[in-house]
Amino acid sequence: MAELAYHRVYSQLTAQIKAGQYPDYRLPDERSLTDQFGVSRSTIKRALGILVSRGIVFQKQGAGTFVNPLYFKSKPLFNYTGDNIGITDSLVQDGQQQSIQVLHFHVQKAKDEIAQSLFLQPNDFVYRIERLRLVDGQPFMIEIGYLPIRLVPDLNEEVIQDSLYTYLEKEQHLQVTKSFLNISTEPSTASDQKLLQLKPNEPVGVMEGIFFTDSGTPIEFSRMRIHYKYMQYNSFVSLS
Amino acid sequence: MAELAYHRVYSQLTAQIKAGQYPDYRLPDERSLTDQFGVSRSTIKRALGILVSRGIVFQKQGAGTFVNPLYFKSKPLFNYTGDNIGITDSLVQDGQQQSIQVLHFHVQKAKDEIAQSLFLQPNDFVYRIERLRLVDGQPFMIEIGYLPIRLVPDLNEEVIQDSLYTYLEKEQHLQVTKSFLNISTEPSTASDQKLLQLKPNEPVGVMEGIFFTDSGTPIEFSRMRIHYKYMQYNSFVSLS
DNA sequence: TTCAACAAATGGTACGAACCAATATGCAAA
DNA sequence: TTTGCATATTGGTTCGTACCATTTGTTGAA
Repeated sequence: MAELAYHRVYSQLTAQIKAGQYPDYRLPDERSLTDQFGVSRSTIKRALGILVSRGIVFQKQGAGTFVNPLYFKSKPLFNYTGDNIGITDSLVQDGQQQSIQVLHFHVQKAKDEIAQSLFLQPNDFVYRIERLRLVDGQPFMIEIGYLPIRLVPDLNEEVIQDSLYTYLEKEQHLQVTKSFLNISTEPSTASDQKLLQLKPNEPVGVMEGIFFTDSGTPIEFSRMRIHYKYMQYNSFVSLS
Repeated sequence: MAELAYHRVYSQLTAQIKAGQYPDYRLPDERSLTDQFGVSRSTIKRALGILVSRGIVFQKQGAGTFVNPLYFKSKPLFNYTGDNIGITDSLVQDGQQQSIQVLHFHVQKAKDEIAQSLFLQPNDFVYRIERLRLVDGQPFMIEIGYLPIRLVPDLNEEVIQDSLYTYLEKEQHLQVTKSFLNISTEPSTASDQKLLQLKPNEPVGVMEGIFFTDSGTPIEFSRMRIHYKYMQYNSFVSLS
């Protein structure tokens, strides 16, 4: 499958920027890029639009297109370069050893909030998966996930020892590419303190998320309680 | 100034969706919308692209364009509908009474992290503004902001009693439309507990942000400590 | 009745043209 | 030297065309 034109331009520009090809933080104008890449200006605009939306560059009418110098200085916690959107990828640094302890695993009827979030009928069944996640042997997150049994009929205790999304992608050919997240914080409960090795005054970060496949089907509702030292979320917001 | 075509389409579609005009969660196909709105398909695609990027609808090749039913159910804490990006706008609900107490206000040399974040030379001066923000009389956030003195030469104690960004927009014609945010959580300090009326085991949410004007100039570095009950952040993430 | 092949519907990609709007530049006048 | 204006530069908007890719519906043969 030939790579799409706008994606090729986007990739190459990103690579050029990372390689420091624009030390003056200024990109060539769009019409020159049209010549350089041999595509239309519309395609250039599309590629630049992605760079803008990710906060890598910004544009100013009449002036030009400029690299956001902070982007590559800040830690790349929010660099979604992979295919999937698993939370751990953004919380955990490269090279650290992740592991998973399954705390509970069973099937139940979806209760109200879960059913609503996952678009289920009141009597549909879901897996309830409670796991403790560790990095380099240190527990950092309690994760309770709910998945419709209909969408993933053959889950078992062995599968959920590893990354769920890797399994979904590899075995079920489901790509998880969208999510709603709600982030908040709470004092830790006794159970949190025990599992995450927290002192009584130390809090947890709480993330609730609904995750969707490519096609817009909600596939997981997840509630995560995160050791506060590991709770980090970066985001770039741009209006207009 | 006449409204732009793609924006008109976006607004009207959003309004229609909110009004429940598509009970089957399905929008007309793009070519029909072209006729309905009297604009080209490119313009329709642009408007729909915004709806997609905000998670309001999703599209599927060969099938159609569908409303995301979860979008309007979730609490709109983070719905940037105004011109500016001030934090209070997104944390505080409509109709609640906001007020501000100025705790400290002075000018100092920018220290390392601040200087780097705001793109300053080591000897440049910044305002340091420490404020306590309340909603309906209840303190909910301690905010320490740093602004380059060069960009806003005439700040004074009176101005910072009110919203800084409103002032910047009205008086300085600076629009703040972009930000990098980093969100985390910590146990509350003694000072937090006193100012925010927290119990010792209750935590604070921590938001650090760099805010940019339209033109990409960093204008504020802000460190916010938020009462945990007010700490709520919603986000929609979509890959690809 | 079932299923496979075909057709229609629908979003995706790409091109190119024309013109507008904001900013930067250079030159001439003060 | 400084200021102000004309011009060039550069991104923004909109239109329209052509064709591709995926999904869904239809139809006819087995």
